[in-house]
Amino acid sequence: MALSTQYDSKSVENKWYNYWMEHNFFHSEVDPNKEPYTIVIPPPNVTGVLHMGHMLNNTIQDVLIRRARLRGYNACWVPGTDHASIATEAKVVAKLKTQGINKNDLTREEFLKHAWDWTNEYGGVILEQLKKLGASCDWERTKFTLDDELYPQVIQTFVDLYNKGLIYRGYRMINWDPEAKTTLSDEEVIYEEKQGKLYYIKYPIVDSEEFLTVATTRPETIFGDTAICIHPEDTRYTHIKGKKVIIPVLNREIPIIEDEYVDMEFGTGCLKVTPAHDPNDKTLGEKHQLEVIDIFNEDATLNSFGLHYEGQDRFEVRKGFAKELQEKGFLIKEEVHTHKVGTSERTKAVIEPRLSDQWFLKMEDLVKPALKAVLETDEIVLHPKKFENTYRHWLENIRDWNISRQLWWGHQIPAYYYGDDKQDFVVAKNADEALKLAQKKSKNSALTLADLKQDKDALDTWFSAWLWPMSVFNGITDPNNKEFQYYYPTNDLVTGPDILFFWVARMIFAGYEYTDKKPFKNVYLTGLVRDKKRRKMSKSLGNSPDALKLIDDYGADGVRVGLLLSSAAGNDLMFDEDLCQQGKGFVNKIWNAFRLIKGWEVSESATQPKASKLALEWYEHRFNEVLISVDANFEKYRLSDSLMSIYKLIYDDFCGQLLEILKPAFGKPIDSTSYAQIIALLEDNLRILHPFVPFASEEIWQNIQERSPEEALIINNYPSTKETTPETSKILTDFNECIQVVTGIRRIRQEKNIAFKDTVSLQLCNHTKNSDRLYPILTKLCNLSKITEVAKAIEGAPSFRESGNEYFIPLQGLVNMEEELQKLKEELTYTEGFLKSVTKKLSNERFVANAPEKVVAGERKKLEDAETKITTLKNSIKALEA
RNA sequence: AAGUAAUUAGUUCAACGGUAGAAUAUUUCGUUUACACUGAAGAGGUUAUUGGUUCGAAUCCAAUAUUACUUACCA
Repeated sequence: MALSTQYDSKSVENKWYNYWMEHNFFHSEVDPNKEPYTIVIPPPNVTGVLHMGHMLNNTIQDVLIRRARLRGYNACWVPGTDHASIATEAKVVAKLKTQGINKNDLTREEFLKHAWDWTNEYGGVILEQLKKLGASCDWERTKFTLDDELYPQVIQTFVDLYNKGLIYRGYRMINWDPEAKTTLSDEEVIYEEKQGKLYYIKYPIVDSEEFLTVATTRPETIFGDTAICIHPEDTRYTHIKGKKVIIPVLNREIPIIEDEYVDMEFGTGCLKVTPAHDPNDKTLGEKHQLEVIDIFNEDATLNSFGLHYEGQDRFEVRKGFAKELQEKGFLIKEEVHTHKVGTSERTKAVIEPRLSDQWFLKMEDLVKPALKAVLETDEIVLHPKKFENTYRHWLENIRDWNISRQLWWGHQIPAYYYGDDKQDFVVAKNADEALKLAQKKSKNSALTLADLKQDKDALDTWFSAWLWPMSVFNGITDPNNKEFQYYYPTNDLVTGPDILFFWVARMIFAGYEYTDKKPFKNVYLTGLVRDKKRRKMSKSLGNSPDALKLIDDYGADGVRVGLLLSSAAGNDLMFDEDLCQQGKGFVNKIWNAFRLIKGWEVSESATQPKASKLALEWYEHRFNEVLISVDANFEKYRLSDSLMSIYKLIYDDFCGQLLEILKPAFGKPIDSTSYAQIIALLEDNLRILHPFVPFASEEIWQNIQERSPEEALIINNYPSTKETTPETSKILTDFNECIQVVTGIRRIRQEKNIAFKDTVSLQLCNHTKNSDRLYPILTKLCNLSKITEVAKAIEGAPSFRESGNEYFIPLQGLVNMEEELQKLKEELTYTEGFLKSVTKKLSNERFVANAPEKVVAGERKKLEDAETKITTLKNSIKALEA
């Protein structure tokens, strides 16, 4: 059957993916005789869909895992999804709303039922999409952060850390998301520059005609004011120290306090203090023992402290109250003011700082081994290293982690309350254990299960994700199990730098806390995928191409190559579909190279041409040379460079040179020796290409000859490098010279407009070496009638020099002499200029004295060459003019 | 506001202090024998700007500009 001139990714990709799955090639089992190579996937949100970031990230992981598999490691890539509590819960709430169901009307159990229904319907779609990309995950190991195996491990971690005294319950100022009605960790708050207003408000001073003016961006919080603060050294306000002011409209008296915290330069130098709604005001309030008045409901509407604004949203109140103040003469002016406003990462709602009882994890001690491992001992290496600084900065300034969320979709906090006092609670793995503890703690043996109330809150999603490399192997609940002992620590973690703190750093804490071991050796931080305008690709901007459509258009292999060609670790990727086009073109090129070889008729009797033998020998060494650099780049996680070397090896060396030399004359067969060798070399190409281009490489591999499943490329082996010797590098330089000469001849042919069908002859002057290697290849590639060696230069004939030899192509009057003369003169001028600059350099005594000998020798050589060239050019000009 | 990095061909990126290179796009000329995704060849650059160190700077130092990220936060 004739093979198509176009590689057809669509028909090929599913076929081989199914084949690999059928034969269980992705699956890994504990095998003490093999070294493990483990990667755990950064679990995508269970309800998510594949976007460009996932594609990049998972392509990199697949390249690493496939290469490890070929190199004989027991490669294990563990896939899974994350329950993403806040994101998923928000989606479920929104969906219920469209059905007219309000979350607040449901019980926890009813709501969770809806959430599970949703998860079962949409969950795992993204994993199916990863299959399209070619991801060779061990799907039998697929995990979900909320499933029965992982849930108890999260709970046990909480209990353990509580018992160690690292988890505590505290009344603190936290980040409140009024839309999701939950707290958020500091990392989940995104500060955005927003334009607001600065309102200047008059506060009348008690027993005085005077008033203070306070500048605020949040007039609606005035209901919670409990003081006005001035700087103790502010001379503008010396005379009113110790007095009180009246809050406008509310007519409540509050004290004027002094604190150095106040910035005299900002606004009027007077700060209104609202301890319930600002972290700094809270600190001030504690210091000066101020009353704390919480004026907001959960959804950031005003509560009864808001008087006639009760029930209105904070932003409406801001407008309405400003208007009222103005009407009553208390508002002096409004200024436009840009400032940063904290918003929820998930819901985008403006964060309301709020005081509440929450669970916290102490970070101070957990952080220490994580700092050491990355910054001192290099037990864990970040690629690229530049992220170490950000990592250090964050860890050194870390605050306690708020781990409770007022959500239902997640791991319910295993704290059980049994009494009315805040301290009447115990922490335990389950209710039965909790009961025993509670009876003991309360000294009341009459307590029953019915008296226990479990904490309603769920844990932060990252509190389960940070255990991921351990929990997927049951390492928390059963640390001695064989799998955990074998696969952990894992090798590589591939993820975006945006979750360096959310996730990567925390996994490192957890790893050391639980196992005294690092969770992984290398962290490969990909760049963000951006569009041509350098904007981050995101759903809201609508600038992210449809991942599956890309695969459809360019093939998974094409997209993989496109993504990897230009994405060094840590560098953002400016995505352009042209890259995928290039990837697709590359795959097609290999396909056609295969088609060419496959189409050759093989003859047992034909003898191997000298040129073929030389070229095959050369390619073997060239391949080895490239493989050495590919391996070195992999060591440094420079995947793009690895791929580019392979790209050029196949495009230029294999297709451009080797196949052109081997190609038999039209209608003639190829000798069987060359054929066997070219097939072997093609197979080696496919082996190193497979991690990047899994589908097409397997397709070609299987088309070369019939293979049993055990012979599939995916589980074949990786070529090993050979040592280079002076002999091998001589072969490489000699061939390189051939190519230079070929290029020289072609250039002259083109410059002189000599049609390809016309043969030319070649004359070599001062010939010293190499005819054995040179002549067969020149004859094959350059359509030469004859090659002659001459002792003396042929004046006037076009020429070039290569490795000490001079090459001439006599043209027998086919050339326009005047144009020729012009060109030669231009070249002479240029070379003389070049000579001048080199001479200048060499006459600089300080250069000759200080520069290394090698460099000076190089310059001398240049000088010499330029002088020779000038002589030759002058002679040629003379000959033409004559 | 501070910290970190980046700034090189139209574009995406390379380049131990020693003549700035690839890939791609573009241009020209080819192709009856794998490759509407083929072959060959040219063109392209004051390496963001200004100083400094050095015999010599894209590279090291300082400042400036722009961009991105991270952290912090001003009422």
